[in-house]
This record gives sequence, C-alpha cells and structure tokens, in this order.
Amino acid sequence: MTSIVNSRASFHSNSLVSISDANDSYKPVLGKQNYISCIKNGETMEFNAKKLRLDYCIIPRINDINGAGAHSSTYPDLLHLLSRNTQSSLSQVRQMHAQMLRTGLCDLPHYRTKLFSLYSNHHRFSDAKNLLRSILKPDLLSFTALINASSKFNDFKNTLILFSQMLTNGLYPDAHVLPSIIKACAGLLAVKIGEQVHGFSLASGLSLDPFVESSLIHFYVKCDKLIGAHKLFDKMVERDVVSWSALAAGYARKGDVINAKKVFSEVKIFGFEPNTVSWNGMIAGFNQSGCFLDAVLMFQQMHLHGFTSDGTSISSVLPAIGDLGYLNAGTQVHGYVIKIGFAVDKCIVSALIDMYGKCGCALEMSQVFEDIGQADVGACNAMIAGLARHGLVDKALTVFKELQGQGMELNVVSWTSVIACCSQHGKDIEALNIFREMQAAGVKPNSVTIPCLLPACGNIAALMHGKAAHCFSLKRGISGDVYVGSALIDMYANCGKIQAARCCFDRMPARNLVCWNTMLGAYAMHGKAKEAIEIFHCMQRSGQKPDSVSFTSLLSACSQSGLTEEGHSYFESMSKDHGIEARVEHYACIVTLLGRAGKLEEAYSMIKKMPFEPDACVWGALLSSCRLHHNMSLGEVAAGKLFELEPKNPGNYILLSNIYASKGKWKEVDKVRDIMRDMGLRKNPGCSWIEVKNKVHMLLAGDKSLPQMAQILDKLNRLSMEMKKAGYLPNTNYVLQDVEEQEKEHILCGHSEKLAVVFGILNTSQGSPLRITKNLRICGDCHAVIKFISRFERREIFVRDTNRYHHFKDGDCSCGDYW
DNA sequence: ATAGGGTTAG
Repeated sequence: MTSIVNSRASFHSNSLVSISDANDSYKPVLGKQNYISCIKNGETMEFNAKKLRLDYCIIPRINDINGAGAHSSTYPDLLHLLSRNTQSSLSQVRQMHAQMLRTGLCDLPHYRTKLFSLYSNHHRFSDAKNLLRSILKPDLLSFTALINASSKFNDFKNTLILFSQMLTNGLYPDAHVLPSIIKACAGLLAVKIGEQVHGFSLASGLSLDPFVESSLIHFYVKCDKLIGAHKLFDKMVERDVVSWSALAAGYARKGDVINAKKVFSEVKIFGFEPNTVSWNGMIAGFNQSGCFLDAVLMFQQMHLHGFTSDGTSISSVLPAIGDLGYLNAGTQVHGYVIKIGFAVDKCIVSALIDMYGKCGCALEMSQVFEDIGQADVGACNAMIAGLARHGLVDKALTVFKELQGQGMELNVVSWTSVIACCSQHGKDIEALNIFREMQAAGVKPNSVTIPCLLPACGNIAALMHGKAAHCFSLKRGISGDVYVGSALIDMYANCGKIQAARCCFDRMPARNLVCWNTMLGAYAMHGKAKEAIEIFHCMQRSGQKPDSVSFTSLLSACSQSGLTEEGHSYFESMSKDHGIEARVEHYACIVTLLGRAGKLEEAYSMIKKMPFEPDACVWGALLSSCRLHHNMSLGEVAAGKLFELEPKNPGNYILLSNIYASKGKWKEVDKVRDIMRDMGLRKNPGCSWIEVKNKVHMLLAGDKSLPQMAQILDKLNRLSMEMKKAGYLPNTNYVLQDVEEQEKEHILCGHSEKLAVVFGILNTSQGSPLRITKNLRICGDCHAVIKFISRFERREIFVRDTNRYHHFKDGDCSCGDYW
C-alpha cells in the first residue's frame, strides 16, 4: 500500500508513528524544518515529510482567444457565477481558464482554486493537473481543491498521489485537506499511511478538529480496528452526528448488533438526529457483517421514521433481502426502484440481479439482466454468480465469455466468480485453466480468488497447482487471511500433505472456528485420531468453543482409527459438557465407531434409540460395517432401508452384493444384480486423477483410448505375476458383472485407481510418491494390489477416495484395512 | 473548502 504514495515523496518510514496506543501519550512539539516531532513516553520521535524534486512542465500560456476581451475586473464575478452554477459547461470553464491566463488572474491563488474545483466537478482531473503543473509555486489551496475533489469522486489513488506531490512541494496539510486524505486511506485500506497521517495530526494538533477526528474514526472502522476507533471517539471533546454515526456503523460492520444499536440511539440522547447517511451506514454495516435481518429491519425503521431511502440504502438492503430469501420484500423494493427511476443505477441493478438469484428466481434475474441492454461488469458478475447458484454453469461461462468479448474491463470479481462456479460444480480442471488465463490477462488474484481456486486443486489432488496458489498468497501478503489459510489447510490435506496442512495451520496469525474445524477435518480424513484429539483440546485451551462440526470431525477421526472408547466418551460429553445436541451426522459416526469394532448389534440399537429418523448416512454406516464383518442379516436390514431412502444409489446394491459374495451366496448376488439391471442402475464409472509433471491426468475405468494403455497393462501383468508368487489372489468378489472368472480378473485390471498407480510408476522417477484421487470408494482388490505395489516398487502411494485418505507404505495402508 | 452510506466473488 505504501506504493500509492510513491517513493518520490512520502512520510519517512523511519518516522512511522504507531498509533495503536498513541491516543493519550502523544504531545506535539515544534520541530526543526521539515520535521515534526512528537513525544511518546518521554521519548521524542521525529516525523519527516521528505522533500523530493518534482519536475515541472509548464504548459504554454494561451495569449488570446478569439478576441474575447472582457475587462479583467469582471472575471471574479463570472468565476463565482460559474462555480455556483453546476450547469456550467466544460467549454465555458476552458474559456474562463484561457482568459485568466491572459489577464494574469491565474496567479492569484483564490481564483485559481475555483478553477480547480470547476475542472474537478467536470471530472477533468487531467486538465486540473495540467493547471497544477503550470504553477511555479503551487499553494496549499490549489492542492486542497484538487485533493478534496478527487476524494469526493472516490478516486483515492489519485488523492494520495496528489498528497505526496503536495508534500514534495513542502506543503503541510491543514484541517481542510486532512479529512479527504484520511478518507482516501480508509478507501484504499492503506493502514500504514493512515496511521502516519494520524501521527501527523496528533503532532500538529490538527487531530482536535472535529472533521479530522470523524474521518479518523471512519478510517479505523474501515481498516477493521474498531478498538482504535472507539479510543478516538472516547477522547473527542465535541462529538456530533457524524462521529456517532461512524462509530455505530463500525459496530454494525463487526456484527455487534447490541452496541451498534446502543450507539445509534445514543445520538438522540445527546441531542442529535440521525440523518439518511446515518441510517444507511447501519444498513450497510449489518449487511456486511451478515446481520441480514437487522439490515432489513433498519431499512424498515428508517421509513417509519419518515426518511426516504435513496440509492445507497437500496443497494445495501437488497443483498440482505436476498440472503434471507425474502422474495416478497425484494419484489416490493424492485417496484419502488422502478417507480422512483433508480432502475438506471448500476449498483442497484447488480443488487437486484443478486437478490433474484439468491431468492431462486432465475427468470426474474435474467429479465432484469436483459432489460439493462448494456450490462456493466457488476451486473455481469452478479449474473454469473446467480447462474452458478442455479447450476447453470454453461450459461455462466457464456456470460463470462461475452464479458471478455466485449472488451469490458477484465475485473477480479468476474474471474473469481467464474472460478468459483467451476470448482463448485466439479469442473476442477476448467477452474485451473481459467485461473491461468486470469494471470495471463494481468488480473491479480486476491484473498477471495484463492479460496475459490484451492478446492479445485484439492478435489483432483493437483498439488503443484495448489502450491502455486500458496506462493501467490504469500507474495500478495494474504496468506494470513482466515479464509485463505483454511482453504490452504484443506487443499494440502486433500492432496495428502497432512504435515504441510499442519504447517499452514501453525503459521496462521489468527484463527477462527472454521480454521480449527478445517484442521480437525483434515486429521479425520487422514484417520489421524491422536492428532485430531490434540487439536480439539488445543482449540478449547485457546478459548475457541467447538461446535457441532468440530464434533463430527472428532468423532469421525475416532471411528476411522478404531478409538471406540474415546469416541464414545466424546459423544456423551458433547451434549453434557458442551450443550450441543447430537445430530444425525454424529449418530452416523457413532454407528461407524461401533460397527468397526464389530459391535453391530449395539450400533443397530443406537440407531433405534435415535431421537429422529435415521438418514441414508446412518444406514450406510451400518451397511459398510456389516460388509466388513460379513454380517448378512443386519446388512439386509440396512440395505432394505437404503433401497427405500435412495433407490437409485448403485453403491448400496454393490455393498450388499459384496456381503453375499463373501458368504458365497451367489444366487443372492445374482438377484441383486438383476434388481440393478431392472432398475436401469449401473455402477458409476470409476475415475481417478493423478498429477504427473504439473499436469493432471484423468483415467477412466477400462479406458482403452489411453495412449500408454499397452504399456500399463504389460506392467500390471508383470506386477500381478510377482504378486501371485507372493501369495496374492485377485479378489473377484468385487466384480459384479456376470462374466467368467478370467474376464473378472481382466475387469479388475481395468480399475481406474490401478491404472493411475501404474501410469504414475511409468511416468515418474523411481521412489517418488504418487498422489491419486478417486471418485468412488477404493475397491478392495485395488487396495490389496496397491499395498503390494507400495512394497514391491518402494513407493509411497496416497489414494484419496470419497471416504478418506489411504496412505500406502511398505505394504501397509494407514487405514488399517478399514474403509 | 473538509468528515459518516452502496452492488457483484469465499
């Protein structure tokens, strides 16, 4: 951020004043030239507004314009008239400028300042800047006019550049220009510059100005430093409606509804009346912090108090309405928007599209989008997100392509939306490709882009891509963000790099519940119960209360590792000590926990004792356990329930058939297969991904189109001969098709996870680990084969299936043969 | 002259 005040002139970094505890300990003193000092705890700190030369280019003076020649004394009046009349055209301003140059009025700061304001009001910053360059010794008034104007038009970068030029000219800000500079720092979240400016205001005594104080409060609120804002507020001698409103909005932004409302109502006690801007600040703050209902209620109350909502209130309340799904309210606001003619406001249109999208109204959403005709980036972005929400991925991509095609300004939200759209709808490789395109287009990913992209890397275990995204976040300084951090933990865990996941976790400067839960989930996925339990206790020691998600991960980790006793006691303590009522997913974990330990009857009675209807996950947990322990009678009960709950899930039929096969009940196996055939169910095609040399390869079961297929099968045959020598028998129970044994063996050979392992062995250097992801649960035969391969080929092999991670090493698997 | 309020991505 410091680069915004460019290196040519800036507050000297050595004199950076830390403000965090400065409010009462700084006292300004007179400093030597160009230095302003302040005293902190008896120590003098110097503040250096460093001077650097600015090369001036002086524009030629216009000597005459078409013989226009009013007497010079009439210009001040004319100028006054022009600046009062907002309708004055740009050409009138230019003529005035020319005449002023001719008559020398341009040299008088007071008149010149008017000219700056006139140009700025016409958004002609380049003209204003040329005017600035033409002045030999620009004065504070000229800079003030320009800085205030660029700040007013939210051109904050320009504001700070001008500020730096002002310092270069040896000019110090006064109370009239500081608020605009501070506003720019707030808008750009330029924390360090803002704090230095605060230091300057303290040192110079300008911090006592109510305008400066209010803008500083807003600055700290915007930069998420509410405590600093409050300290300032407390020290204020005279508070007004602006300072109260800024603080109230600050609490609203933090989601502190109680304090926000308290401060907001205190305004009245102290004799002030909240105005439209005060109300808008509350609505926007509540919307930003996710207090959607409070935002909507504020909007309603605003009207009850006799205020009329303007464009700002509407574009702040619409997203809140959308999140609540209040279609009725949304439609009313839409009607109001049309009635008062706000349907041309770009922000409002985007907000309307967003609202309809969130309320599930794809048609209305598209209607608003089409009605604009010339859609801007915001509207397109809202549309992409809305289409993605409705699963209309292709349409979303079309809108994005149109946006690109029209040469509209290619922004980070659009790219992020479309990346999110892909990674959320199983188009992981597309997400990675679009991310690459985005970089090629010169758009820099931010702290939202990375968490949208990382799941795509994790889904297909594209470790190199994930690492590249990690590097990006380090370079962009966003790796400390809780969303980025959690997404990194998840990505590394999904790619099998549990230590790297832990490393990211340990390095986080701050953690919220999601970070802890992600780490817990990562250990659970890897079946590392000991570590999960450690994190669980660590979390509580750090003051973070676990929620029901934390317990799901903890219980799942215990069940994966066979920690039956521990899991059971955590389950009991959940409601007893933590006041969290067990949900269906917790029961599923307990059923798995008991089932794995062979306590199938106990698991079944647990299901019967559940305070609500067991769902497919619970019965699925029982059925899996029955398969593990070859329990046919309970397996049939569980399968029967599952066939009712999800008749079209082929996985359940396959599990039951596995149980029959293990007992040699071939007739029953046939029966299950016939049911599947009659229902038109087919086993989902198996699919595995492996990253080799930075490219992700997808392998389908029985894929004959693979160029290396002959080699792969050859290698697989040779491995299988070695395995048979070592006593391995292919487990054809896993083949459901009604074919000869020989053919069954052949089908097993075609399983995608085996293909991926062998593909990896053929294409990577000896001894390097292999990371594979599968779209189904790993097949039992493949599990046995990969265990063997890990020993025979001396490779660590990581296979993530839909259930968990399998880490094969030296002939064993981390799951202990339970999955 | 100057301060407080807006959409779209997780």
